[in-house]
This record gives sequence, structure tokens and C-alpha cells, in this order.
Amino acid sequence: MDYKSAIAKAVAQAAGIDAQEAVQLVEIPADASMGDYAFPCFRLAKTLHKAPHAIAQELAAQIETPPFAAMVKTVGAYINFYLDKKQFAEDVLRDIGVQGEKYGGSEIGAGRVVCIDYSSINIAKPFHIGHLSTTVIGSALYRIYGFLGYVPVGINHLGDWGTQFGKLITAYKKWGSRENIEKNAISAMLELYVRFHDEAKINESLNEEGRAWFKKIEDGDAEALEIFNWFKELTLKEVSVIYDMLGVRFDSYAGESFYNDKMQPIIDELNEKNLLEFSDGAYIVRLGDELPPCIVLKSDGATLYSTRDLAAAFYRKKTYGFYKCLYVVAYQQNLHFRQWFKIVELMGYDWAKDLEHVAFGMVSLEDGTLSTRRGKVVFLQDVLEKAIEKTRAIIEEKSPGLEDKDTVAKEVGVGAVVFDTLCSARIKDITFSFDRVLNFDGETGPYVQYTHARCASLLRRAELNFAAEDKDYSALDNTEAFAAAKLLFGFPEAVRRACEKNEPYLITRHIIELAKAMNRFYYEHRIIDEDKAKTAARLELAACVKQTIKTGLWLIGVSAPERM
RNA sequence: GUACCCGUAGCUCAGCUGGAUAGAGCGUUGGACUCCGACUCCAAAGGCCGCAGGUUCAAAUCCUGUCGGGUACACCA
Repeated sequence: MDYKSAIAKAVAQAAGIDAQEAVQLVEIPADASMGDYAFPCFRLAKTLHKAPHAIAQELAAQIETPPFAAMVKTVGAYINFYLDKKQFAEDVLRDIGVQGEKYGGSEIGAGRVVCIDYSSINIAKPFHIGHLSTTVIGSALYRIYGFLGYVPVGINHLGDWGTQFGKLITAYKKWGSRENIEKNAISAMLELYVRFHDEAKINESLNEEGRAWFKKIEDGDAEALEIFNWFKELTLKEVSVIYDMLGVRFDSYAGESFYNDKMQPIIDELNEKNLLEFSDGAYIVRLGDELPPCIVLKSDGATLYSTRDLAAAFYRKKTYGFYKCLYVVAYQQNLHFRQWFKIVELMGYDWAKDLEHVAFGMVSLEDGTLSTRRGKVVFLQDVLEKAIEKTRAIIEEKSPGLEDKDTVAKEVGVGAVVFDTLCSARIKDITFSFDRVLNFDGETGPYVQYTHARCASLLRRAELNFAAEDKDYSALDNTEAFAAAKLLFGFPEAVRRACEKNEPYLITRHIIELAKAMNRFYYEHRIIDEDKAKTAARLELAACVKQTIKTGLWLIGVSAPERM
């Protein structure tokens, strides 16, 4: 039911204005005591040449109370519409009952491919909290787009190219051992890499060796490639543990090395289109007055990040025929993306407008910026483990009889970390603190999961007794149930907005509000009592809240345990 | 220097396609469990919405300027 349009239509008829225009003016009052929908009449004062409050009164007199509303009332220049709580709850719950786990989803994206570039880790480097945002935002968008019918393609654009791999091989050949690398993988590789840099400060020739090994990789030397691919494999294997914990997946791991042979055609095309310019030994593309020029070939003839991103974009367009291509990358790279998006535009491709940089803020520690080299890092693995450990302790204390404690501790602990990351707008910077992620009180993942588990518990208790009863919805004719019903009703729109703005936090916030509303309802009203018909109605509300929370949590990549 | 982003309660943040007394969580203080899961609920205190102009019947929201913080700005990714 589209209440907004129905109200707009009624007002438009009375006022003699366009319904399309009227629907823009319909708003939802901040305070529910002023109505569920409102129409402000200020705007009409100009055309009708009357005082706004007088217009409100005249219009209200002409408007028949719509069938779904209980009351139409004016306050000043506002016409306020009050929905019939009982009817509304019944309508919303029925709708959710019919749609089940599909509630909130749609097919508006049917047939449209959306490429999402996220996580994009570096080979041989540890996964630290700086990688968390891109990973969980990208993963959430992957699920959200899929839920709205789009065909998402998750791409982990691996950082698997560059001289550092030559250096790493040099270090491995000199100081490494197969057993140690097999055993400790990333930390062993990192150790070698750090040692290389320390020793290279004294011994310049090491850098030469590093470059030489990288050249061997480029030239396809068997030994170099074998070691390089081995490093890659070990890194992915280790990182996949974290991806599994987070419930993150990818459809493609085509990274930097994949595009080595795909850049020349781009350079050729830029040349043919007279966009290439020789400047200070390098080749650049001028981007007008708005943007600084972009280098696409270094003076030594080597390609750059932008060249590679161009090649990747063309490959993705050709391979997937994307409707949109998203890059979930920190805002530091804002200029970089604006520049090469502009190049695509100058090349004459209108799909340049379909490329979008989904930027997010930076993560720092309380004592400053993250730095792998200076050892100022927090590994994601440690954060997740601490969260799980803490959850485990709470479970031991509060639900000692719980089955499968390990699974639940993982779902709640990891969920808390993911939920926290997706709780506010992407662009905000984050100062990482254990106190913050390990706080489970208030607006947190565990709070929402707890509400879900509590609903599940109610339904378990009552399942046998109330399933088939006729329902008496007068049990939901109160402000607490109505508040919950309105949030249930608003869920599909929250999902749509999250997708439109590429902002998963809109879903996170919505289910927090829903959980709060449910807890208030639960506190104020006995759910299971001797009146079976009313109990059945209350339980249906609990079932719908449970379903919607579960869907919402799933969309942001968080599990919803039945018990915790 | 130039461009972009951020600036709302002690802290972390919503609200920003203009509308009715600016909201939440944490923290603080004070309450609520013989009762469906207290990882819960209720209440209080706490705000020149960085500052100054402008547009408008109406500005936290739009425009301009300014201050503070962040990021980036040619051969790293």
C-alpha cells in the first residue's frame, strides 16, 4: 500500500493541484503524535492567495478520511493524517507473511550486472583493520544489489604486481626457507620483506637483485613464476580464513598481474584519439582545467596504476557488460578515480558515467596512523579473535547451557565487528579502539542479534499452541506495536535507499530502530497470555520482526543466531 | 597554493532532495526483574547544529565567505 501517494492524491484533488507535485510535499512528521503523514500547506499560499493555516483547514474539510486512516486533523498549516493502527499492522504483517524472506527485496535490477571492486588485498601483506571497511562495505553492497535483483560481480583486484615481489624473492632466496614460509605464510613473507629493506639500506646492490628477479617474473622465468605463484597461493589461502569468518566471497580474483597484456591496446587507442601527450619524458593525458593531467606511461615506458585501472575497466565492460561498476576504495584515491574516469569519458565512452568511486574514510589508531613498516598495525584476525573470546565469556556466564557455543560466539563476535563498521556513513574516519568494537551494549550488533534471538525464543515457546489460531489484531492497537509495524513497513525503502546511495549503514540503522521498537513492545506488553487470538497477533508481529531483522543482518553480512 | 571531504550533546554518530519543540547510543545520575531471555526497559542532566553573511513564509539542511581538522595534487599503488 502506497499511503503517501494516496494522501497526495486526496490533497491534490481538494486543492486542484497536480498529484505528482503533491506527493513531493507529503512528509512523515518527526513526532508520531503529529500524525503518520503530513501535508504542509505553505507552498500553496502563493497560488491560492490565502494564509497557509486557512488553506489547511479548508482542504481538510474537503478531504474524506481515507479508508486506511483513523483521523485527519489540522495543526497550523499542516494537515495531519493518522493511520488506523490495527488495520495498518494487519496489512503490513500479512504482506511480510506472504513475502517471507524476500520481504524488502525486489526485481528492479533484473538483468543488470553490477561489478563491485572491493577488498583488493596485497599479496604477501597482512590483513589489518585498514582493509576491513572496503571488505565489509563491498560485501554488503554485493548482497544488497543481489537482493534487489541485480547481478553482482564481486571482484578482488589483487595487488599482485610490482618490484616488491622481486625483492621478496631475493630475500627468500637469501634468508628464507620453504618450511618457514609454509608454516607462517604471510608473517614469514612480511619478515623477509622488512629484512630486505633493512639490509638494502646498507647494501645497495640488493635493490638491483630485486629488480632483476622482478624482470624474471615479467619475462615468465619458470623459477621466478613458481615462487611468485606460490606466495600468491599461500596468501590467498591464509586470507580465505578471514573471508570465511566474515562471510565474504568473490567471483573474480583478477588482479594487477592479470592486466599486464591488456594495457597496450588502451595506450594505442589513446594515441589514435590524439589524447596522448609527451611531457617531461612521460606520456600523459590532459584533462582540462578542472583536473590535473594524468600520467599513463612513465618515462621508462612502464605503466602505472591508472593505466591498469583503465585496462581493467575496459575488460570488465567487455566481459560483464556492466550497468554500473563500483570501486570500494578509500577516499585518498579520490583524484585518481576522477582522473581516469575522465579519460574514459574523453575517449568517447558514455559508460564513463557508470563508473563510481564508493569512497570511505580512513582508519587510524588512537596514537596515529596505521603503518605496517613501523609495526603500528592491528591485525584483523586479532580483533576478530578478541571479539569471539569476549562473546564466549559472556555466553559462559549468561547461557551456560547453550548448544554449539563456539559457532554462536563466532557469529556474535564477528558480527559485532562487522556491524560496528557498517553503522555510520562510509565517509566518516574511524579511530580504531578495542573498547569501541568490544562494547556490546546499546546500538550494537549483539543488541540486534539478541532481539532476534528473543523473538525466536517466543516463537519456539508458542509454536505448537498458537500456530493456527485466528488472530485478533486489536492486540496491536497500541503505540509500541504501531511503532514496530511502521519500521517493518519502512524496511523495503531502507534497502532501496541503501542501494541507491551505496550506503549499507542505512540498513544497519533501520534494524537498530526496529530492534529498539520490538524491545519496547516486549517490555510494555505481555506477548503470550491466555487470550489465544491476541497472542497469535502479537506472535505474528514477533515473527515478522524476527524475519526482517534476519534479512537486514544478512544484507550487511551478519548472522542471526536463533539462540545466544 | 589549488581541489575534494569532514565540523551537530563530554565521546561516537543520526538528521542535510529546506518545514512543526534538533535526535540516538556510550558515559554520568536515578529508577524497573516472585512474570514470555535484564546482551532488556524507563527517566533526568547535557546543544549560540564551528563562525559570519545571504536566499526563503521557513535554514542543522541551500548559496557565499571565513575558521578548524583530514586527504590529495606527474612518473608508488
